[in-house]
Amino acid sequence: MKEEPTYYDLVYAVTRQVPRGRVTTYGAIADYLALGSARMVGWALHQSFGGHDVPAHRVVNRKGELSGRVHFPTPTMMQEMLEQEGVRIVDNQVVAFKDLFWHPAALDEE
DNA sequence: TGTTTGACCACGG
DNA sequence: GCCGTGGCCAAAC
Repeated sequence: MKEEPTYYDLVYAVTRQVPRGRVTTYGAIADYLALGSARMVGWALHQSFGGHDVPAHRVVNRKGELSGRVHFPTPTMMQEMLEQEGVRIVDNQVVAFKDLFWHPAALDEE
């Protein structure tokens, strides 16, 4: 088995670095990794369920909406997990998303 | 092997 | 501020 390091791994790594109670967007990851397309991030997270311990529930679209909730084992699991971390979800959207928004580049800042 | 879709985003009107 | 279109790369059909 030879799994070549692709942007997938990068997305997984960044997603794992997302602080608890904080959320990020596909575009932020894509921009930080310079993938060229935020779509790849979505695909990567979709594949992330292949045995990767990646908190994909912390990744939302730029609207702060839980767009990928339907891809979870249960459509409510994503919201439950976020609320479990202290993130309030209203109408499938992250409350104070702008305030809870975390950028991968913040790692360099810290 | 070519076409279509996909957990999206940025830009223009 | 909302709607339509383009772009991006990869996987599914």
